[in-house]
Amino acid sequence: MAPEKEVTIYDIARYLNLSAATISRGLKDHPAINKKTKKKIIEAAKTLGYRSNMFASNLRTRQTKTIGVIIPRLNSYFMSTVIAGIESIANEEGYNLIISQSLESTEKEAANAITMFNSRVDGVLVSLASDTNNVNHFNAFLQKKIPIIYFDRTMATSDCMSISIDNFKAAFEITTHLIEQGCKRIMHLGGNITRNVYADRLAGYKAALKKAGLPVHENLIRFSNLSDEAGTEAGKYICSLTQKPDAVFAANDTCATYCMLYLKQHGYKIPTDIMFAGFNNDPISKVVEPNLTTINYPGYVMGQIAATNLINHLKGIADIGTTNIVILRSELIVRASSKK
Amino acid sequence: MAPEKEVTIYDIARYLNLSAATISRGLKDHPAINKKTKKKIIEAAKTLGYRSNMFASNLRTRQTKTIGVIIPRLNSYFMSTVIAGIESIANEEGYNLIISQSLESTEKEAANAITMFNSRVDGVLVSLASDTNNVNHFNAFLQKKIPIIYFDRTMATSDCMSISIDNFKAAFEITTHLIEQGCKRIMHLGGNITRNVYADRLAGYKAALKKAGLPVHENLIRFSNLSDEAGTEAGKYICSLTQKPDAVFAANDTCATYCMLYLKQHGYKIPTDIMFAGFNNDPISKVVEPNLTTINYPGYVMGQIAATNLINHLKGIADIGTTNIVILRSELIVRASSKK
DNA sequence: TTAAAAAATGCAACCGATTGCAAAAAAAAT
DNA sequence: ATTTTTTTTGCAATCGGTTGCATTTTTTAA
Repeated sequence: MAPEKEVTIYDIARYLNLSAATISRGLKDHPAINKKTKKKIIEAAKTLGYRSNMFASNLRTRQTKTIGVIIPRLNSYFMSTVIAGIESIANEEGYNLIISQSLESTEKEAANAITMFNSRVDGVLVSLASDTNNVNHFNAFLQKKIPIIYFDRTMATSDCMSISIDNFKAAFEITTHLIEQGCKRIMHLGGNITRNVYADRLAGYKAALKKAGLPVHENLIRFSNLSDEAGTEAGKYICSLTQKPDAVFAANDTCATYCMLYLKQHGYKIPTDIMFAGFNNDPISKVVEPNLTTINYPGYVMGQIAATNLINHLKGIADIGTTNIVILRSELIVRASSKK
Repeated sequence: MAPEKEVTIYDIARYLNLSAATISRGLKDHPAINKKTKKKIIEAAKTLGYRSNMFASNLRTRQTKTIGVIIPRLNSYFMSTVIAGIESIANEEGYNLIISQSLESTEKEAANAITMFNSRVDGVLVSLASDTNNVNHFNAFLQKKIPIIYFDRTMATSDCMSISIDNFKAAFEITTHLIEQGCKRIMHLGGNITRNVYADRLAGYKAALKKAGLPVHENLIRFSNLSDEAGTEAGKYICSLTQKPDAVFAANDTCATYCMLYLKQHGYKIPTDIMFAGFNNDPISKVVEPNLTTINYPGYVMGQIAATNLINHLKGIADIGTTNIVILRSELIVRASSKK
C-alpha cells in the first residue's frame, strides 16, 4: 500500500558518477553514448533493480504506449478472438491494451470514449454498439489527431480507417449457395440494420435473390438481436407460417443454431425440410447437428491487422489517413445443414 | 501525430487569476476550497477544454488506477466472461484494465508480468498458465506490496488471495450423479494436473468412486489439453477399448462434446450406451445433442468478485491479506446426456 | 606539437499535478 | 475597533525522465 522508494536514474547516476542525462540516453541506446558506458549503465541498472518510470517518461514525451479498445461485448467468441489477435500484436510491439465494453449502448460507448481520451491512449480501435448511428462522441480524438480504426462494426460516413470483411459479398455467396441447392423461399434472420454489417448482409441476401430471379418476401425477413432466444422465436414464427421457407440464412450462428434446434424438436428434418446457414463460424456451428453452413470470419487476423495498422501509424511507418477501407477475405464453409 | 498543446491547470489558474494549487484542489473537491471558487474552477475547466494529465498526477501520487490481468487465453467462453465481469467493476470504479495472455506458456506469463510491473499497475489479477508450477515470476509484485489475486487457475502455495470454485466438490457431485444414474465404469478426461483445477477435479472424481465402492481404473483416466481434438482422440480411445466405460466425465465441455460427437458417429447411443458430463456450462453444452450435463461455472461473478476485492484493497476498505481463499458456489446442471 | 573535428558527457529547463506549510483574507469574538 | 479564530488561497519543492545546447574529452588532421 505505502509506495516503496524506487530506484531512479539519479540513483544510477550517483552510483556510476555520471549525469542523469547520460543514464537516460544510455538506457535507451542513444548513439552519442559510448558503448562501454552503456554497458556499465545497463549493468548498474540491473544490479540496482531499476525500472523505468513510465509516468515521468510519458509526461515528457506525451505518449502512453497504450491502445484503447472499445467493443460491444467481450464475451462472444468472435470478439474475444479479435481481442486475442490485437493483444498478440500489441504485446509484441510493447503497447498496452485498455479494453472496455459498450454493452451495445451508445451512451456507455461515449462514456468509455471519454475515459480513454482522458487516459490519453495513443490510438483507439473501435467496434460500434449496435444502435450507434453517429460517431460524434469520438470527435475529441479526431481533434487531437488521435488515430481511430474501426473494425467489424464500422461507420460508413467516418473518415477513419475501417477494417471489415465484405459482408455483402459473403451474404450474397451464402444465399446463392442455398439457391444452388434448390431453395426458393429463403428466410433471412437479420440484425439491427443501423449497423453496416447487418445492413450489408441483408443487401447481399436480397441481391442474390434478385439475381436468381427470386422474389423478396418481406414476411421472410426478420430482425432481432440475433441471440439464442431470438433464434428460438424465429423457429416459432416459422412454425406459424402457412407457406414455410425452405431455407434460413441467419446473420449469425447462434441465431441460426437455436432456430434449427427448435425446428428439429418440432419435427422438421434438416436439411431435407429446411436448409440452414449462419455467419461467423462460431464453435457451435461445428457442434450442432447437422453442422451449420457458415461464413468463416477471420477474427484473429482482423485483430492483428487492426493493431498492426494502428501501431505502424503511430510509429510513423505508414499513414492511416491514406487508406480508408480494408476488406479481409472471408470464406464460405459448406456443411451438412445445406447439403442435399 | 505531433502532440497538441494541452490545457493545464496553469492555464486555468491564469484564466481565473488564481494559483495552480487552488485549481488542483478545486478540481478534486478539496474541502479547503470555497464553494463558489470551486464552481468557477469547474466551469473554467470545461470552457477551456481541460483534461487532467494522468501522468503528471501518477508521477506525483505513484498510483496508476490501472489493474493488470494475466490469463492463459482470451478467446475462450469462460475467460471472456470473467474478463467481462472484471471490466464491469473496474469501469465503474474508474480503473483501467491492462490485459495480456500467457497462451499457456510460463515464460510468456513471466514476460507479461514484467511488463505489467513496469507499467506500474496498482494490482494484478492472474489465472495461471497450465504448466506454471511456481509463482516466482510474481515476486517483484510481492516485494513492492502490489496486491495479486489469483482466480480459477490458482496456486496452492501462494500467500495471496485466490478465488475459485470448489472443484473437488463439483467433480465429486457430478461423478456421484453419474453413479446414481447407474454408471459403474466412469471414464475421466482430465487436464494438466499441475493445475489445481484439474487436479481437484480428478481427486473429486476418484473420491466419488471410492465412496461408492467403485474401483478406480487407471486406464479410464486420460489427460490432455482438453481441446476438441483431444475429445475426438478420447472417442477413438474408447472405441479401441474392449471393456467400454459406461460414462465419461470430462474436465471441460469442449472435450466432452467432441468425444460424444465422435462416439455418436460411430454408432454409440447417448446416454443409453454411454452417459456424458462436462464442466463449465459452455454454450456448446446447450447445443450438442443430447444436451450436456455440466457444472455451471460462474465466470462473470468470479470476475466481479476478483475485481471488487482488489479494488477494495487498493482503496483501503478491506485488506486482502486476511482472506486467503474465496470459494464460489457452483452448480450441477443435469441435462439429457446423463439421464436414464 | 598544435589546431580542428568528432565523440562523449553534463547542465538545466522542462513536462503538469500534488501537497505541506505559510500567508492572506474573511468571519467571529472581545 | 481590535484581537482571535476560521477559511481560503498561494508558494515552492517534488515526482523522474527527456532533450537542446554547452562543455569537456578524445581522436584525427595538419
